[in-house]
Amino acid sequence: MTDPAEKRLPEPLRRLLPREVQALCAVSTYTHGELLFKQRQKPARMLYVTRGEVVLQRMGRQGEAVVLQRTRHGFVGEASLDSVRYHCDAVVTISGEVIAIPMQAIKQALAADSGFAGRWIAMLNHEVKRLRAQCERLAMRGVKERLLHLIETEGGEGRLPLGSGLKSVAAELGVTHEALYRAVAELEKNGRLRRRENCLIAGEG
Amino acid sequence: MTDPAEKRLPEPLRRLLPREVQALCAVSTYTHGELLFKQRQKPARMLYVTRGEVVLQRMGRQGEAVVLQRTRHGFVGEASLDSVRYHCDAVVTISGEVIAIPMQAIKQALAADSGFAGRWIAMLNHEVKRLRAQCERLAMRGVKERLLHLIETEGGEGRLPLGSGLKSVAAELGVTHEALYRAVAELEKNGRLRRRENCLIAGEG
DNA sequence: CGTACTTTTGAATCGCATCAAATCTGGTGG
DNA sequence: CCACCAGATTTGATGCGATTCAAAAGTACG
Repeated sequence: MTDPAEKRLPEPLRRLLPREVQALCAVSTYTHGELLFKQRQKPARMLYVTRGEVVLQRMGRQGEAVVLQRTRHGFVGEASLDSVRYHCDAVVTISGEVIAIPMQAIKQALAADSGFAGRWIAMLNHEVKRLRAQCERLAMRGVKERLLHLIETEGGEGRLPLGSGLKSVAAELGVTHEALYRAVAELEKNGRLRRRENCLIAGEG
Repeated sequence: MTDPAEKRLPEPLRRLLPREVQALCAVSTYTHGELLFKQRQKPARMLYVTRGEVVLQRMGRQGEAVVLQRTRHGFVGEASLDSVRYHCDAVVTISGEVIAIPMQAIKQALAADSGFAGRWIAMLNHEVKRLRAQCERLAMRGVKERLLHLIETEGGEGRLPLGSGLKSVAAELGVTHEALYRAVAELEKNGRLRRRENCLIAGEG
């Protein structure tokens, strides 16, 4: 299950992490439904998704899952670096591969390697902007508007890969899956959206 | 209007910034309605609010202002450190005082001072968590729920200072001010909320 | 083949947006 | 001090869009 291999690291991680930290990375596979960490646990490892999908979520008081982050490629819970406890759950929504990096090693490297610290800051800046975009999206009135905004901001070239279906997208948009299905149908009818190869594609035509 | 005084810096800034950067801070006052920066401008200074209120916002395509951040004490647009352009506007909603720090000085200090870099990362981590909380809030169904969540997460001891009135809070919650006024009225009637000294106070009557 | 899940459609209901208008408030100038 | 104005606050009526509940059809997988 766990495979200590620094040669198999994805390009972004190799550019981000110092060599000595890369050597400590452990690759693991996870299956749909697994919990990578739970709320209130003490963070010991930093996680990076390379395949599949991981969702960061918190349970509302009525038991509804609120999706805070949906990651198909990148860090999960990177803000927990200096946290005593996680403030949300990390659930595998599509089976895949996750790289674990010892938290302590990252902390030490950040203190010793200013170049690494700068790259880490750039990554956090990017995440802050992404979250601001999500806030902007959630403040929008209609489901159609939110969906198009999501495709614009998160999709490459107006293409948003799906994978686990529209349901997880609905949660990310803060709407019921019924409402999202209806919105997609209507946008397709108007020609403002297409579905192809498990992707949502925005644009006329 | 501008006053180069490092002795007058607030405690959090003195703890965060290295001395040589503190010396470059410039204190300015701004009045209601002023724009501290505009979308697409090149970031030259990092801004820190000490009095009053500044709102980070972006205009939707229908011209509605979407509030991304409401700051009464702290950095504004701290994620623009490595940005070529701002991705939103900063508007003064309550007249007050803002400290400006040359962006270049911060970048240099981050590269040279690993302790500073660590403190900066901690600040960004905090902002990421705050934004995740805001996303969680915006995903909630009802206005009442959202308001109580805001007071829980952002208010100290269940107290949320108002200042410029409920209208800016309404924008932050992503609802119309009418809906917010009604929600406040109903929560007060149920004893789940009180208004006192320009504050919203949660809790049983 | 059956089970679990996603997708899809339908109908009823509810909450919020919207439009409208009245009241209150603080600040300005006469 | 008072008249006046701009903005905030508050209440009301109406309509739309999303939620909710329900159920059927499609799909993946063992």
